[in-house]
Amino acid sequence: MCSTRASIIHADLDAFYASVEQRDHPHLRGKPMAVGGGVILAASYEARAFGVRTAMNLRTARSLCPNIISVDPRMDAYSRASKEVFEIFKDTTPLVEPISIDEAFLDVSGLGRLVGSPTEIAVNLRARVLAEVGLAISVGVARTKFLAKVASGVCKPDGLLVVEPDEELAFLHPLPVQALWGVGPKTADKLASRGITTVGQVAALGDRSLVGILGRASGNHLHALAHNNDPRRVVTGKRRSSIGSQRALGSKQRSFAELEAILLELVDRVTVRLRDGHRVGRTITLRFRFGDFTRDTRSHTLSEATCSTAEILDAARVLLVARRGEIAERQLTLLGLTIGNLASADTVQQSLPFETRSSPELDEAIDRVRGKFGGSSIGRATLVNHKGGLTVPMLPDPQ
DNA sequence: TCTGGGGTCCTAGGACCC
DNA sequence: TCTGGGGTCCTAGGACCC
Repeated sequence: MCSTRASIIHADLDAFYASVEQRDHPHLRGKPMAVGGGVILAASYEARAFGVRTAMNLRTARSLCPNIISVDPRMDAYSRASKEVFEIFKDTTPLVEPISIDEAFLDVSGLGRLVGSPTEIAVNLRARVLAEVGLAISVGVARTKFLAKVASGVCKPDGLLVVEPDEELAFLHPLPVQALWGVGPKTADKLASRGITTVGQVAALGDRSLVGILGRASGNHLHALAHNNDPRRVVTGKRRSSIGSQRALGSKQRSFAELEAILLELVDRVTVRLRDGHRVGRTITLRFRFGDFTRDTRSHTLSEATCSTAEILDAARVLLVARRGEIAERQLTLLGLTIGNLASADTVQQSLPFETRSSPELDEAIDRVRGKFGGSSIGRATLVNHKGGLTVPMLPDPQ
């Protein structure tokens, strides 16, 4: 199932936003600097040396590093740089799995000898990104995705690390538990309270005790990773399963009318992105954060997927109004909106009650969908029997 | 470390169905 | 009529990642 040699590459741009700024503005090079206004989105390595970190607010950063220079983010520049780097990835191998704006897995196992060994490919990749885009990129090469990612993290910044199959556990086991994908502060604490601080100790622990400590999914997952057991392949063509937007409100008291206006902005931002991506969604989730930093969510699932601003706004407003009193009492500091349960708008799923098997009602339902999604592009409906109802995928006309 | 904005996956209980 | 087993969907919340 898995390749027997190290042929999965994890490529990760170093301090991405900050590096783009240093590339474009020579006076920032070699200096401690950060991207972000109130809160830091990315810090240069020079700033990190002072302890400055992502998500830290600027005031704290200044107390650690008085000379830090902050610049406003330029998202357009970052997505342009990202596109250029991903072009080089795709030129290297068709098997590219994006993880975020600055990170991807590449499977180079199928490339012939003419192109070179995985190590040679990785060396070449780093050289091209630097020469053509002007950015440093760290690359890990290993037999599994997990280990390739660990390797790129270990060799950062501007590094290359190949972990050969016979060195895997010797490399992995001395690392701290946080090196395991899925171990954050909470899980690390749970393990530390039992004296477990290294990957090797996790590996020695055994499946059952780990499941006992962390639950089934987490326990099995970490047990597998600690033995470098990671069968996941590099997958291309993945699509997002939710789209969201949020707004920090600061400490200002907002009227309910103001909140409704902010909600409309969020709905508008999200539905534009849905329509641009030809996606529709069914589950609307509102996210709240309060003055005491507690947070929670309220969600509602519609019977039909939609990308309509009006429909999503209606549903979201119901969720907001339901908490009106509470919001007034407790200081609301963040409002977020996420649309989940996404489907492609090109194959619209319309759920119908059981009684509508008869064709007039079905035709009517199809007309409704047709009207909602711009009609003429939808040509064909197929019935699928479904528990509790019928699902009608609407397929676009072949031509 | 007193907190941005964008995501993913998992769990658990309740409703409902067969 | 009662009870058990098995499954899916929805909702809310937790943890984690970049």
